[in-house]
Formats: sequence, structure tokens, C-alpha cells
Amino acid sequence: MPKTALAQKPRALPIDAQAVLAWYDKHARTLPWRVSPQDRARNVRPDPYRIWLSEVMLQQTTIAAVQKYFLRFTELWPTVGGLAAAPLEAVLVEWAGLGYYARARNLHACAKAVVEQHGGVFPTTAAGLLTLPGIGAYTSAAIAAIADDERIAVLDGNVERVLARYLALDVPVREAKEELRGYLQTTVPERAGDYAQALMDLGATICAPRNALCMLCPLQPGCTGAAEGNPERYPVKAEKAARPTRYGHAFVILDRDGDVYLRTRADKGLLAKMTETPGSSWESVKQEPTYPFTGKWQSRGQVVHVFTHFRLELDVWSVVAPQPEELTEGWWADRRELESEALPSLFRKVLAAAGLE
DNA sequence: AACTCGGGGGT
DNA sequence: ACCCCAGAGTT
Repeated sequence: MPKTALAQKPRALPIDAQAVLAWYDKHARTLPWRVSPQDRARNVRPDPYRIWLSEVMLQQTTIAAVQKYFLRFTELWPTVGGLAAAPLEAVLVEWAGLGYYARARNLHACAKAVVEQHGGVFPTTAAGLLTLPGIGAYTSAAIAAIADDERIAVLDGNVERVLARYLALDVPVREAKEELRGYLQTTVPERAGDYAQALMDLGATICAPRNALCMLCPLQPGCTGAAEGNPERYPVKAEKAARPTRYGHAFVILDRDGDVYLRTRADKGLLAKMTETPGSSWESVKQEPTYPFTGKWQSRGQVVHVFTHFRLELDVWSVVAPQPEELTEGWWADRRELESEALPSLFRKVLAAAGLE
């Protein structure tokens, strides 16, 4: 069945790409990394560096969350050469809080690859881009389409939803993704970059997850999901795994000047290479705290943080101590300059619970 | 094909 | 609470 999820459907009308483009010409969102359809018509071309940077930041991340990071990165590093020349640690500091930190490590590796292997110029084809770190099927297509109008299907979560409704796809998208991509490929017009951005805007503002505004949609005339009367039924979703809870302890160690002891996490795994406060391992059952050293440990309450596949509850403890000899692998950070540390949101919550930040 | 990997904003 | 977001890399 997965092989023929589309072929078995009653045939929807072909996608009217020109109607989508006409809608986009009127309703395109204004975004810091975007060249408007009007400017594109006047041959203004986007900077591939800025398109790449925005696309990586936007992987599984909302526009609202990305904007200030994008502005900060382009201010600090206006070109791929500047980003490649920066130390990875500086990139992680600026990425802190945005999540999925492998993106930041791959971003930096990609910048270096573009400089060292491509003379500082991004490849223009999706196939070329696909070979670079952190650039997969979606991002390679998006950059090639937006920056160079390569006629290639750009399939993200928004577009998957639009197509699932248009075709009344009755299997989870995961089981028909390549079919959807192939179908979308047959619809891509000459203005491939505008078309990609148009379908994403359409999915974000009209064909929204919970509230499809079909009366405003340029694809309504041929849409099977709308014709059925309940487009929000699509895309049908697969079973989602339960989210277990893990428990642990976090230790906020201050010296007499109010500096706080921080250290770097492991090279691999969750929050790899980011900065943390010391703490216990995170287990599925609560354990009594094992303090790093003897002292007057004070309870600072609890922090709850939700990751993709588990929920975490940390008991926060603080102590004021002269710099103990047990602490050697980390460093003492000025509590007024924590913004210059690569602290993920979890550990900012921990520090806030202890009265810092 | 399934799993790992963050965080926040909307409903 | 739950959803899901301009997904990629690993196993």
C-alpha cells in the first residue's frame, strides 16, 4: 500500500502553480532573509549564505524563534568566510537557546567546507549542496530553489500538510514521502524559488495545522481534502511514543565573589559540547543527591524541562564555597557575564532557580 | 525504518 | 495538555 498511496486515490486536479504564485505575489510574508517576489521579478537575487543560514536555523524551529538569532549571526558574521574563521565555541555561544546543537556544529563544519573546498562560494545545485554537513534533502532543495531557481521540489512540514490535504492522503506522510516529493516535482514552475516559498507560506498561514482557511486558498478549487469537508483530518499521523520522565540533581557552585562553576558537556549525545552546571546522571527513578563535595548545600527548588523524547525534573542545589580542589575540569564564570557562555535553556533555568541571571 | 536530537509558541 | 515547527544524522 505505501508504494501506491497516491495512485489509489481518486485523482485530484493538477496543482495550479500559477494560482499559487499569484497568491504569493499578494500575500508573501516579509522575512529578514527573504527577497520579495517583486524584487525577485526585478532580478534581485538572494545571498546564498543568508538563505543557507536561515534554512539551517529553521530546521524544526519556528520563524519567531529564529529571527533574533539570524540577525545576530549575520551581524557578527556577514559572510561564510567570517563564520568559517570563527572558533566553534563562539558559534555555540551564539546558538545557545536555539536547540538541536548538532546544527551549530554542522553549520560551522559546512562553512569551513565551503571555504576550503569551494573557494568560499556555495554550490548552486541541490546535488552539490547535499554533500555538505547539515544539509539534507529538504535544505539542499530549498537553497537551490530559492537562491538559484533550480526547478526542484521543496518538501517541508508545511508543504507535506498542503499536499496531504490536497490529495486526501490517507497514510502517514512518513510512508509516502518520496511519492509526495515526486508528485510535487511535476508541479514546479519556472519561478521555483517563489513557488517553494509560496507553498510554505500557504501552509503556515492558510493551510494551518488546526485551522484551514480554505476560502482564502488558491488551491481550494482542486483540493480533495477541502471537498471532503474536513481538511484538518489530514495529514493522518502515526502513533506517537509516550514521553517518559527522568530525574536528577543540578549543583550550582558559587565562590565568595559570586562566580559560578561551569564545565563543558561530552563531545557526543544530548547537548553535546555545550556548557553546563555540574550534576548527577538523569535516571528514570529519583535518587538522593550525591554532592560533589561536603558543604552547606541549600535546596533551590526544582526545574522541569521537556526534551523531544523525555521530560526532565532536576532538583537544584547551591552552595557557596571557596574554590574546592575537586573542581578541575571546568572554569569559574562571572555571574554578570553568563550571556557569553554556551548555556542551553535547561541550564539557564537551573541558574535562574539558584537566583542567578 | 526507527531513533536521537531542543525549545518555544500556538491552541 | 498537546501540537508541531522551512529536518539531519545515526543506527
